[in-house]
This record gives sequence, C-alpha cells and structure tokens, in this order.
Amino acid sequence: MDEVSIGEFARRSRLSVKALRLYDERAVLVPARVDEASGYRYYDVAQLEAARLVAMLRQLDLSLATIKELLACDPVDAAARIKGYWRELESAHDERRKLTDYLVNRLSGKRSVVYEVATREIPERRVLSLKRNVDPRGAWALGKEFIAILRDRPLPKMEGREGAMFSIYWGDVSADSDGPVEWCKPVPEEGAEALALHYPELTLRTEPAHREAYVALPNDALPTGSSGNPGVHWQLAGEALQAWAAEGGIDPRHLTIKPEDLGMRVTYLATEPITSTSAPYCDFAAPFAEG
Amino acid sequence: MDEVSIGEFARRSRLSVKALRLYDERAVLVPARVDEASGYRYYDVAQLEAARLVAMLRQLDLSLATIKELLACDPVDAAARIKGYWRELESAHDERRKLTDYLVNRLSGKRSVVYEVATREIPERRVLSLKRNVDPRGAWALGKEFIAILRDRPLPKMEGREGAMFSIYWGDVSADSDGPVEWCKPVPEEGAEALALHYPELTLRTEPAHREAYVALPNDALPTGSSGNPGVHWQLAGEALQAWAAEGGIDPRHLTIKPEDLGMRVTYLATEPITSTSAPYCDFAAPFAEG
DNA sequence: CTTGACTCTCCCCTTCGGGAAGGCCGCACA
DNA sequence: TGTGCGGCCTTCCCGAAGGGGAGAGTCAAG
Repeated sequence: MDEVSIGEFARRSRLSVKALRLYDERAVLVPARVDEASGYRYYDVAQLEAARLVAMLRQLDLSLATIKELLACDPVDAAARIKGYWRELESAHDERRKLTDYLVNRLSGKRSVVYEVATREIPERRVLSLKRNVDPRGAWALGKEFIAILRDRPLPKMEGREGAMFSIYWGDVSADSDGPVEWCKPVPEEGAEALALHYPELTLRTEPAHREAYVALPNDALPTGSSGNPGVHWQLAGEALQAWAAEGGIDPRHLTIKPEDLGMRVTYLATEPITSTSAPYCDFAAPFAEG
Repeated sequence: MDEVSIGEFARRSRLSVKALRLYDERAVLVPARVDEASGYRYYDVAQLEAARLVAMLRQLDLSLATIKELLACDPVDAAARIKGYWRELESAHDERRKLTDYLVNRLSGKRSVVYEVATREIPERRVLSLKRNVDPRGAWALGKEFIAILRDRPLPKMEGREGAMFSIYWGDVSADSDGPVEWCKPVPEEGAEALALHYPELTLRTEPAHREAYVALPNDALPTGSSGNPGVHWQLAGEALQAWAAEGGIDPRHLTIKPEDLGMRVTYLATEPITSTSAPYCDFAAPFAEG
C-alpha cells in the first residue's frame, strides 16, 4: 500500500522523474522494488525522507557521489561534513566578493587599488623553514602548522621586516601541480644552530643574498577560509610585478622564478603576536637578477 | 613583435591552451591573427588584458555567452550587470546558508524548528488584488510592486490578521511553469467599490469563505534577495502541511490546491508600516475541504 | 477491449573544458 | 643527414547532472 510509482514519488519529493532514474542508476536512491517483467520502479513512501534530503543536498550543489557517501554514513558525521563543505563555500564566496568588487570598480573607471612595485636588497640570512609539496588547500594548512610550531616555543625577537615570516612558492600550486611551498622564519646568525635544536620539525638553511621586487598587498588580500587559492590580490600583484619587469628593462625571464609560475614570496609582517586569525601586513615579492 | 603563440599567451594569461582554443571557437577571445597555412593562432600582447578579464569573469562562474556580451558592451554597463549578477549570487548564497543550518541541525539530532499545523476559518471577504503570470524572479518583484502601490495611497486600517496582506500561488512557479501568482489585500466590505477606484491597477474581487490549514514561518523565511525561489522554510512548511493532511484524515487531494503544486497562500502580517525590507510575521496556508 | 496516462530504455544535447590520438611544423644535436 | 623533441593543429571521447524526445511496452479505468 505504501508503494508508489515513480511519477507519484517524483511529485511528492519534488524531484523530476529523470533525476530519480539517474539517482537509481548511480545508486544514490534505489527504488524499494523494481518489477522484474516491466522494469517499473516502485518506491516506498518511507523513502520520501531520503529523497527530500537528497533534493536539499543537491540544492547545496553537492555532487551525487558525495551525497551517496553522506547518506551511507552516520548522520552526525554527515552533519560535520556538511559543515565543512559549507565553510569551503563560504570562503569561495568571500573570494568571489573581492573579485566582484575589484571588477566593478575597475570597469566603472575607478582605479581603486594601485599596486606599486618597489625593490629591496635582502642580505644573506639564516631561516628556519618548513617545506612540503601541497595542494592549494594544503598550502594554507601548512602555514597554520608552521605558525603553531613557532608559537609554542620561545624565539628571539627580531625587529621590523628583518624578522618577518615569509613563504616561498617554489612551483605552481594548483589542482595538478603541488608546489612545493616553503614557510620561513629568519633567525639571528649567532646561535642559529643551537636554536634550531628546539625545532626538530623545521630545517635550518641559509637564504642567499638577493634583490627582490615587491608589492604591498591590501589588508583583505589573505584568503579568508581554508581554500588557500590565490585570490584576486595575489593575481593582481603577480601581474603588477610582471608588468614592472617588462617595462623596467628587466627581462621577465631573469626573475628567479617566473611570475607566471606564481613562484613568489609572500612576506607576512606580523607586528601583533602571531595568531592564526590576525591579518598582518603582507607583501608579494619576486627575486630577480639585473637584466 | 608583440605577437605571441598560444602557449606563451596561455602562460601569461594563466589560461589553459585548451580554454583559449575554446574561447576562440566561441568567439569570446579571438586571436589577433591565424596563420593560413599552419592554422597557428597568434595573439597580440594587448589582448592579455581581455584574457585576464575573461579569466576573472570565469572565476565568478559566468557563462562564456555572458562573458562575450560583457566584453562587447560598454564597461560601465558591464559593471552594472556584474553587480546585478553578484546580487543573485549573494541571495542564492543566503538561501544555501539557511538550508545548511537546517540540515546540520536536523542531522545532528537537534530538531530546531517545529512546524505546527493549525486550522482557521476564513470568512468571505473583499480583496484588492494584483495577479500575473510570473517566473520565480518575477514573483518577488510583483510583491514589491504591490506593496509600492499600497504604500502610495491611503487605505483604511484593518486590525490584526483580518487585514493582513497575502499572496496566492495558483500554480507552480518555477523555471518552466509560471504561476500565476496573486497578491491580495483585504478591504472592508462597505465602500469597497469606492475605494477600489483609487487603485486602477488592482482588481477588486471576493474571496469565498473557506477553512485553511497553516503553519507559521520563522522570521528568516522570506527570500532575502530578488531570487524569489521558495527557499527551505517554504519547502518545509509545505511538507508539514502535506504530512498533516495525510495524518489528519484529510485526503491531500481535497486540499483545494495540492501541496505539491505549491498552490499555497502566504500571509504577511505586517504590524509595522509596510516597507519592502521589513520582515513581518508570515505564515503558509492551504485551503481545504473536509474529507 | 480500448484508450489514455504512465513508464521503460536508448540516444542526443547542454557547459567548460581535460585527455589522448595522430599529424604538421621547425630546430637542435649527433 | 637522420632523428628526436617540443609546440601546435584537429578530431574524438569523457565527465557532471540532468532535459528532451523517440519508440515501445504497461497499467488501470471506462
């Protein structure tokens, strides 16, 4: 008695017949009974709850594969996963908002932000570093890990920019290419080895002296979520550096790492105690050799 | 000299070669020159700006067709259109947030909102109404139009629920089916005709007496943007009514308008002066005949 | 029994590309 | 002089999540 045809079930669940047949094929929502002879699908009305759940999850743009997993696992776990997924959506949305703001301003003729390129001399220095191959998500996680390590144990203060933490993108970080990415914290020359003993997770190495071109990033340039994708400002800063190199008589190919590879350094100058949520001064730099 | 091959152009614009070929085919971004003999595409470096714009617009999930239009029209107009598109994204995002909240609560075991169904007797009454066939977007616009008309000109006060504005969804309002939707404001029996003369845009008609089942909606149930799509709470309220009908011995088919058609009334009880942004008490009702 | 409403499968269409196959160049190296 | 490599070309196939329709079979009510 509580078996209904696909059409009836579609009406009640507000899903299309086409969708229901697809969900059957993908084993997301399988009818309670399929008539051997005719192939007709019959659903139990008790399946309506699951069907409506699927419909809602689809409205969140979750893939059928994901939905299938969610239906299979414990509801509480599912809730947690949905929450995580939502955070991703949130940060992607934030990123898009920034991009929209920039585009609307630019197209309206207001050039809101100007990326001014300057150069600076970086002397040789010792750095404690954490380097790993990561995907876009992992890049940000790596930073948080690095910060957590530094926060836990004592570190001699270094004044101003000299001691600013920075990260180096040694290669493209995207879905198919995974860096590596290195996070670095400069330490004083003397006693560096002794200091490094307190940080077995980190590597002590020497950053060679070089010149680099850089642009300061606006305050909201850091990715807000855990998405870790470059974001508008990183992109624009990269373009600014590239344009600077092209105009300034420096062959872009003489940038140590080519801008189009995002092989760039990001300097975080946190004047406040370093926390994972503070938004420090931040700039974007590329080492170069005079052309 | 400033002509570059597709690979070089791809690197500089951070678009894939594959994407560039597609954009050429779709006439979104056509190479400056195509070699007759070899078919090689050559881009002008000046096209980089357009290419980066396309890349950004794609990050906003705009379709190639839309992007093509945006590139063709005046930048200021394009900015306006992007802003409008962003508002849509924003409201869709809000809707998804509500849905996520609900789902996470439900799956975690906390039944946050309970939809209690009650019934009420509606006497025959005169209403001023505005009825039109609309798509989901238009439904909300129609409401704003209706409110604007009522706000402009004097109207005798009616106390409490009696005078509450409401809308009737006479048919499914979705991408393929367009209602119609009717917005109504009850007016006192006496002098109704005279009053109606002040509102030539509106129709005066008589709502027959009936009984209806209804559920109160939470405060955040109204669509926030101009999307006008049903939203979670409308959906849940509809399900609650359907469940009530099934359990209460009333054949769902005896609901005047079937729940699955969303043929429902939404009552807005605005105690404040009616504005387009206030969030009034709101309920969701379906007339029915005893079964 | 017939008819109309329903359902089945199968195939093609959409968007925005990714991936691979096969063929055309030019260039550098042995 | 080969020959390998890298870049480019086209063309076909693939995915996600269905929509639309054709042609054929099925169900239920009159």
